[in-house]
Parts: sequence; C-alpha cells; structure tokens
Amino acid sequence: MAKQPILTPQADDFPRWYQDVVAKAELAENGPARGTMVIRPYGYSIWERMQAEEDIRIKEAGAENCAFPLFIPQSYLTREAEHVEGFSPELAMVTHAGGKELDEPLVVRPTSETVIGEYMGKWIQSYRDLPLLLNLWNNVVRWELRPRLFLRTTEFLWQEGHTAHASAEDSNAYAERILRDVYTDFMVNVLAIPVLAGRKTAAERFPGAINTLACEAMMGDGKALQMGTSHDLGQNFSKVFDITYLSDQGSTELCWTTSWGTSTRMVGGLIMAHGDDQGLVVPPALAPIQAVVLLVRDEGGAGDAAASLAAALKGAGVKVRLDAQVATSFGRRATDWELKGVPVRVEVGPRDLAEGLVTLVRRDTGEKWPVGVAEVAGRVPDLLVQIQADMLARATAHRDERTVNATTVEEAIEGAKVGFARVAWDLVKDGGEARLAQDAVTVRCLQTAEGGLPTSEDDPDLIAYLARSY
RNA sequence: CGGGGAGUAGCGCAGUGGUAGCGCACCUGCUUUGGGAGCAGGAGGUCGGGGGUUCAAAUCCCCCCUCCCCGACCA
Repeated sequence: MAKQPILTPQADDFPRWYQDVVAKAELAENGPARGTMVIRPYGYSIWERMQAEEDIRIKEAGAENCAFPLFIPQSYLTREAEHVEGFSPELAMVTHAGGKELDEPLVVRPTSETVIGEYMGKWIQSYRDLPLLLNLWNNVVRWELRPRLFLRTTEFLWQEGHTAHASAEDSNAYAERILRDVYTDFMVNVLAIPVLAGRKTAAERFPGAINTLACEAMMGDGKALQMGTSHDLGQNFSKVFDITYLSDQGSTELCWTTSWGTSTRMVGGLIMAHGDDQGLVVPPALAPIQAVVLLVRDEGGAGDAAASLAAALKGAGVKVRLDAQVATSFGRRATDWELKGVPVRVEVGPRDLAEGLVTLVRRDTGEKWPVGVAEVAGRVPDLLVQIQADMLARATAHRDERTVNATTVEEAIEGAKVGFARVAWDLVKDGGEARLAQDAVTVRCLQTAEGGLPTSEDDPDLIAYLARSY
C-alpha cells in the first residue's frame, strides 16, 4: 500500500518542505498580524535549549544578563546617522498612547544599541569599570515585507550582547571571542552545524559598525544562512551617547563598544541544515527530547517494561519521553516522533519482549536493531554521542561537497548557484558585488587564506565566500 | 506601493439566486495496534465586514478589511 508522503519532498520544492516541517512538527505558525509568529511548545522547547546552551557560554565569556525597555524615544535612533539610515524603513512606531497623541513617538526596539548606550554612559566612570559586558534576552521588531517563519519575522526573539572596552584592541578581541567561543562553539558542538566564521564586506556591514563578523552556515539546498553576527562598533556609539571613562592617566577617553546577536532564526537553520524528507532531525546535544520510549501494544508486560525503561534512561541522564498512548496506532505515533526529529526511539512491543528484546531506531540514519532490555540504558547515552558526531560529519561533508574553488568571478557565480564558491576577494572587491547581485549572489564573508578572520577587507590575499542566501 | 489571486467548519476545498456541503482532523462506542487503522454514530458555520437589489443572496451590485504569489523595497 503506497503511502502518500507526509511532507513535500525536499527535491520537489524546498521552501514548501520547510513550511511543511514547521507545521507538521508543531514548531510554529503565523500570528494574526502580518509577519508575526506563534511559537508552539515543541518549537519553543528547542529555542529554550538554544538559550540555555548559549547562556552558559555567554556567562563564561563574562557577560551578565539584564533587561532594557521595549519602547525607545525616537530621538535616540536619530542620533547616530548611519544607524538610523539603516533601520528607519523597518521601524515600528507608537504615536498614540493613553488616549492621546504622544509628543515624541516611541520606537519599538529593532535592537537596543541606542538605549543601552545611554545607560552605559551613566554607569561607566573610570577605567576600573571596564570592560562592561552586558547581554539581553528579549524580543525585537523589524518591519519585514517578506516574512518566513523563524527565518525572517517582524517580531523575533534573540539575545543581544553589548559591551564597552578601554581600547580598540579589547573591543575587537571581544567581538572575535564571542564569535569563536560562544557562537561557533555552540553551533558546531551543539547544533552540529559547521559554520564559516568570517568578516562581512562593507556592503553587508551592520549600520553603525566599523566591522561585522558573522557565522555562515550551508542549508540542505546549498543556500547560506547567517546564523549569528558580532560587531565591533568602534567609537561610533560612544561619541553619540557620550560613553567615556577616566583613564589611569586622568584623561577622559571614549569607550570602544561591541554588539552581537543570535535569534530564533537559528531554529530555521536547524531545520534546513539537518532536516530530511521524514521531517526534522534534532542533534542529541540540543534535543529537548533525546529518546522516546514508544509502547507498541500493552500486552505481555510491554507497558510495564516501557515505563521502567523510561525510568532507567532518565536515571542514565537521558532526556526521555514515554509514549504509551496506545489508543493511537503505532505507525501514527512513530511518524509523529520522526517528524519532530527525536534522535532515538526505543520501540517496546510484546513480540520482541518475549525474547527479552526491544528495538532501537536512529532518527538520523533510520537504522533499527534489536537490543536486550537490560542493555538499553547503558547503550543509549553512547548512541547519542555517536549520532551527534555523525550529524556534524554529515553536515560538514555536505557543505564541502558543495563548495567550489573558483578562479574567475563568472565561475564563482556558477558555483554559488548551488552552494558556496571560494574566490579571491581581489577579483570581486572593486565593483564586483554589483555584478553578483544580478544573479542573486552575495559575498557571505571574507577569510584569510588560512581560514582566519581578516583585520580589514584590504588585507592581501583574502578569500571571499559567495553564495545565494536566505 | 504596482500587477495577479483568494477569503465558506480547526485545516484543505466544492458550492453561479431557492433548507450549508465534502475530505482530513475532533467526540462516543466497538474492533484494532510491529510504519499515517477500520466500521458505526455524533458535534461543529452570524459563508471576512458593511450597505444595496430581490419574495428569496455564500451566489448579483457598491464600499471596506485581511491574507497569499510576482515585482519593487529590505537583512
């Protein structure tokens, strides 16, 4: 009996496959106002795991969490010329409140650089107050005309870090540290997504920044997704918001600031980097549910065996869920857990159990094999580690297969239509980005020949990574 | 903003002037359960909103609102 596919196959229509996964895995749906997103419990539990893992690393890097207001006086945004120019088209403003028109409109924050700059200026008095390392977990609004769930929504959830330092060397080093020790480490080791850490070109730079660094990942269809950014803001915001300190020489100096962020867009990246025609595939290190014990039928002691297996797995440190809802058919439940991408299934039924066995199933490969009941709790933790490693290896192989070394711009554009193209930045830097735009290709980031971060886009022998992007 | 399309049950849709329908989902019962179960019964609608024509409007006319696609704009 041929089943019709639950999801649109990736090869037929990748964007539609993506929408199907978001809906069928119960991750999110559209909110009532255009571009807004309702994140459902399972989708939110994935975001919570992302928050937890990043928060550990952010605190390890010395930053502290705090909260700033959603509403910002419009005048704050207009102080930094380049910043306001970058954001003004996508600002949402409150013009009326309390039953009357406001004297000064309030901007719904698109990011908190400006308001936090004001307070940093108040809090920093001397060089002894530096560095000041702050992080916010909040929501922001940018009026998007082409919303897509998780990838680009009018309102989204994120973390935004803001720091102030005593020297250009310190701020630059901290922006790099966040990119490496927080973002890259998290994405590679938890999300199992290999990322290119590089420098953005002037055209792609954050409004008001002197340098923007980014993590770029390849999705299943070969397109790039910016998963996180870290900006060196130089003294641009310090000048405007008067963020100064008294040096140990007694002189008044301007601070050097950074900002850096990752958002719910990463959930979209997770879906598109690892998902397959059966649905989402969540890496074990991230998974809110790492293993599901699936009771096939409650006969022959299977119900009790499933419950005690779930307890044993929990005791072994596995995030486990027991599914004993036998009123729903086995096939339906197996399909649902597969759609949600739970890394391991433990199928417990009377037939296997009569021989003292249960069936283990890997979500990433689909492999299934019998295991003795007593061995399960011991085997699953190792299996989770193996799946994590295999997912990263598979994603890395996919990216490398679709990355070409190009010697001309035209050759690079061809490569960028199906993946990443590496090409000498010297061939592109003088007016070449406009040529790329004709084919919807952009420079995703620049690296040194050794794969390091450039100090300037005028460094010699830089490599440009070209791709189409989300 | 320009061009095109669509608003009818939770979702997907049919219904061109005469009692509001179908599939999936949902509820109850029974039989099932090793890859989206079957049968029987049942619940669920001011047909996007307002106005008009008519004995009679989901259906025809006018106004408004919203959403989707392409373009433009934008990370």
